[in-house]
Amino acid sequence: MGRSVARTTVRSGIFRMTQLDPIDRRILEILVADARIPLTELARAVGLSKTPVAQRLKRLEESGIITGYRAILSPLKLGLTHVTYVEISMSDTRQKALEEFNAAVRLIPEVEECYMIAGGYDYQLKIRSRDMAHFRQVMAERISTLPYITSTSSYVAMEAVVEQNWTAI
Amino acid sequence: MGRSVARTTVRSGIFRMTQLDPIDRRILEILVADARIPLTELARAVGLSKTPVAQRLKRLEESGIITGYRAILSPLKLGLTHVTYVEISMSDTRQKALEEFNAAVRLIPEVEECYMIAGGYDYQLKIRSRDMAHFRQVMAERISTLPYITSTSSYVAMEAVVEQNWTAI
DNA sequence: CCTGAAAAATTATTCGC
DNA sequence: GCGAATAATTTTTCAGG
Repeated sequence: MGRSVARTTVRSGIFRMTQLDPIDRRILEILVADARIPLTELARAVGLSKTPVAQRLKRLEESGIITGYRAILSPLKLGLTHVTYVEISMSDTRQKALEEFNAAVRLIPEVEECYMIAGGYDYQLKIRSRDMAHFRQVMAERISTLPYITSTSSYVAMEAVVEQNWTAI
Repeated sequence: MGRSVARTTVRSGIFRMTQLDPIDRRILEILVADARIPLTELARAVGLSKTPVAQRLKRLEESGIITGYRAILSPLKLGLTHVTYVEISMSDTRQKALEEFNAAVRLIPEVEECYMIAGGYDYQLKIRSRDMAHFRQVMAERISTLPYITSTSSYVAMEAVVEQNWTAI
């Protein structure tokens, strides 16, 4: 079969910051760029035979370094290019309130990212939507009704300069 | 073969916001959760035979909706859990300056995300690093030397509540 | 811990309906 | 779009260094 999707270019230089075995690191770099590469090709690319590469791969998966394999989609083609960051301040930052908030946030499909932040506000959400109208709807119906919110500030993204995607929680 | 990686759970409700054919949407949902599912299984999951599913898949790939397939890694296991958002203000926001800045940002592996923002500041960067020391090094050596910067503010993430990953530029 | 080749299993493609 | 037959690819195993 000739795979009809080009290998995604991934800026994987970050892996150099890691204390992995160099061959494991190379395996990860290749797999992050092309999750469907056959073992045969992968082995050739790292300069070993299939047996040790299969072992290494299995170890990387079972140790949880590789958490899965995903298709990567084009937001442009899906009509989901509108990105907004929402900063949220909380009225209650005790553990129970935060956990309640976290659980509620995780139910909103438009939330692509949510971090608790140290500093001026409490949470930062990245919202992906079709357009401004869709974003406003998400804000009105899902975000502003989250528990313990006191205020929000929204910042609309005008251009995506870098969007990297190889991490999982 | 028993694949030893569990299918990643992906909150793919966002695809409902899309005007795709329901079967194509289902195919995407499955592939975003498990890029390595065999055609046979995929066909069974969507309730069609292999032939039409192979055609649909090819169409989704060739139309650019699916841009690639990636392994997803654990930042925790890699020791890359330190996330910081950096807001940047620019001294020059003319097109040429912005393009120069964009090109320079794309060379920094620790930059996981970079958007041009409408509002109080000009860019927001998401930096992934090993720890605070590593982050400070990135700031000192890579970020603060970017062209046309006037000021930066950094916000450290204390907890990852949602990290979604299915998009590509 | 790695090699190389044989064997086994799985997966994709084709084609008539 | 279906299903079976065919073809191709891929993974696993194993003897040997």
